[in-house]
Amino acid sequence: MSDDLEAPGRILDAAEALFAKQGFTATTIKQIGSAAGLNPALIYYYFGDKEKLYHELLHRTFGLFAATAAERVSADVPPADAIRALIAWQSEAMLEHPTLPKLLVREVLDWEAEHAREEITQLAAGAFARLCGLIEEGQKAGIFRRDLDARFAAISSISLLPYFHVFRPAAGILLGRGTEGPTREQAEAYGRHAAAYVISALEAKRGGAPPGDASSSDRDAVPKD
Amino acid sequence: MSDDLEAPGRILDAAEALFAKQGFTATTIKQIGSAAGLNPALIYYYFGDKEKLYHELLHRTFGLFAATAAERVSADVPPADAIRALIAWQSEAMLEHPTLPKLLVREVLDWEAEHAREEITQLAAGAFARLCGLIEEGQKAGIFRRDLDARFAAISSISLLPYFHVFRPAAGILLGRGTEGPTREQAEAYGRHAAAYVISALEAKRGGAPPGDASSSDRDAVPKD
DNA sequence: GTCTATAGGTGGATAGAC
DNA sequence: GTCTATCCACCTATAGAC
Repeated sequence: MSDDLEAPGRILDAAEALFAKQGFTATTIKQIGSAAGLNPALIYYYFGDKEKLYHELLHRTFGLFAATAAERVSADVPPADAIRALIAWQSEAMLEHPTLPKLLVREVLDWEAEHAREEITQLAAGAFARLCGLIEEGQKAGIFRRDLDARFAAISSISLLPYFHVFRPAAGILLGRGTEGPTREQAEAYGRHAAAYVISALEAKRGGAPPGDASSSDRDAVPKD
Repeated sequence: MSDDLEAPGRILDAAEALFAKQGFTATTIKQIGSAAGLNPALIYYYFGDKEKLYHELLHRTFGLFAATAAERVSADVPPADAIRALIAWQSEAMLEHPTLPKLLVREVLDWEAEHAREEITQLAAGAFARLCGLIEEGQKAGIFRRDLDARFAAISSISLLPYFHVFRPAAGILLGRGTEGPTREQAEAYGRHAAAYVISALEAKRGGAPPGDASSSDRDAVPKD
């Protein structure tokens, strides 16, 4: 990351890399200071304490992500194209910014998303709501199958890439490489695959499914609260 | 978990809950001893040190999981039914055993799957290989679309449930509940949804896709090493 | 096998000089 | 704003009594 920055920015950059790699508890203030090339005491001067630093980091990272995601879900193109573009963007974003999925998963595991509540709510109201809208639009137009709950389908569709990027070491083993994980080429290919997979899941089968075929399409819905 | 067990079993049970909830570093030997109702020093007596305890825990948990998974991918039924059953089993397993996806994700993030290498390799050779075989079988039979890479499709198909269960707090926000996450009913409904979603993704569109329609089906493949 | 006591080390955080 | 010194709490691990 950028080296010629003011202290707070350098601290945030160093913290981002370390928190993503090691997690909150395993990362020490001294490590962050050393990675930032700064005296660890400065962290207290600028951020108060370790948890406030962590919180501000998430605010910066996820806030930017939620905003960009919302912009990226365009409503001016057919639903299938918009969704394909969204997945492609996810793939790019995670290749360029590998700490993002890791920070997100760690935050959810360690704090039940408490520090990211605001940004996830923002995401829910923005990009996620629009994605649900796109799916419903496609369902009404008859190009998407109607037996999938739109919100569940939206969750499934945005799951694939974060999971793959978090699981890279395990995916590496499954794909017959070491724990090094898939190559960058494989990760890019997976991004293209995911877009095709998601669209295939959503698309209505041409000719339509036989009405009473309960075995091949489980009707599901989000139970009301 | 069971209370009338010998010391090592009780320690493993307590460690499983705590490592899943808090992670390796944030969990202390004293917490484990206290949760097990035993003197913390016994952990050293039975397991040597904290990391060995952790390693043995993963060995127990993932070993059992990999073995059961392999059994569960039956080859005697049509591919679509076998895959539906696999997803349904994943859903059940994670509802009954919520620590499993958390331990897996934490292990991958914290140690790059180092402590679970053996079991993941076992999974790759067993359940995962069979799942790939099922997908290829369906592709040859013409019921699954051929433009998806079988290994990528297998990864995508088994991704949905672990992701959902790890992300429960965030999914709760997206589904309009608090950080408490989805209800059990919603989680069960998601399991049914995931099976339908996966089958829909894999199934060939009736009537077949137009040959030159590159926009709607990105041809993808795992690049060779 | 189980428990107490404690050594040895490290981490978060602050006081205060410059 | 930056750095040094340091306090205190707590954690892993062991020694050794019972």
